[in-house]
Amino acid sequence: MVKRTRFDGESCPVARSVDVVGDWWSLLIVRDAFDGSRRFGDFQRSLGVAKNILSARLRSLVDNGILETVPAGARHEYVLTAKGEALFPVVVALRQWGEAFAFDPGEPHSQLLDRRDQQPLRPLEVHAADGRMVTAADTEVRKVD
Amino acid sequence: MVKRTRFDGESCPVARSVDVVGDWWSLLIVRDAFDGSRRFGDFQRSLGVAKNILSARLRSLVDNGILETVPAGARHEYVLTAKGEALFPVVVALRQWGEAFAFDPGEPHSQLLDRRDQQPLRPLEVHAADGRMVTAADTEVRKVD
DNA sequence: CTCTTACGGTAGCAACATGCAACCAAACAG
DNA sequence: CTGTTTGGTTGCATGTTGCTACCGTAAGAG
Repeated sequence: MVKRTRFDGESCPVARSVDVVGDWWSLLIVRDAFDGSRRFGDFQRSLGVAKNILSARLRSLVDNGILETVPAGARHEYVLTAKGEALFPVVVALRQWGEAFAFDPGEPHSQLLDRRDQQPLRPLEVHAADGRMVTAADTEVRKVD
Repeated sequence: MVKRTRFDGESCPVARSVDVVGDWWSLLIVRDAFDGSRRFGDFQRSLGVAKNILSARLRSLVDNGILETVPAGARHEYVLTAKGEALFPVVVALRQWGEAFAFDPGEPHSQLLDRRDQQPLRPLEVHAADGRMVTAADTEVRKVD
């Protein structure tokens, strides 16, 4: 048996998160959900993903409590749970990193705007408990036994 | 030809980011790099990943400018570039989400601490350009043609 | 100088995951 | 009743992952 390595027993929260949303499609599905997609067809058109893959990913996201199905007329829709909504900073972080490093200068890309003033968001900052801004070098991991 | 779908031509920065670091191992390698791993063996012991996989992932991260190899004695080491360091908010976001949603209450997990006061970091917040805190519902994506 | 060990990989499979296309049932549309 | 859209499932070919074995180099042990 050579199944994909799972990280759901790891003590590192990053590993557990990656275990759930670390595949190619899940975070893009969540992104589309933030952007208003609710129906199977919405996701499929937006992503261009094969239907069996989408089906499996939606099921996995529902199983993991990130999406839930709600009845909508005769069909049902997929909507973010609180757990799914909480992925917003993850998606924003990926978006801002992509904007900064994955496009050539001047290359057009979609933007995430504040509805109120139609301006891009402020870049994410990591702060210590006392409010100081910190970089990776200012932090350390305390491992747990 | 049924290769893995690539997102490197997408106009969405999230998709481009996922294209680079959206597999199971890459972000964990980056996490370990933040945590001080530099040698092939460091990563291998920490992750328990097969050597061929690690080799391929390190090569991919180097190709994508996230890690670079620097000579160190007879061998070389892998260190984060500026582009790699910029993934810090992504890793922090995943970590905080994992802490909040991927552990049972009371279940122990590793923690990321500020070196200065040994306290956990403040949860990430998404802010608009004017400093207002925003949620997903306060934002919208402007697509580009 | 020779033997052993650790390091940093590569090579060869077997099993699993992905992607395409075909198919199918339930709702609508007419 | 018939055609079309929606929301999937199933089969199959290929790609990717993971395990294990192997290999070349360098550093110590004797």
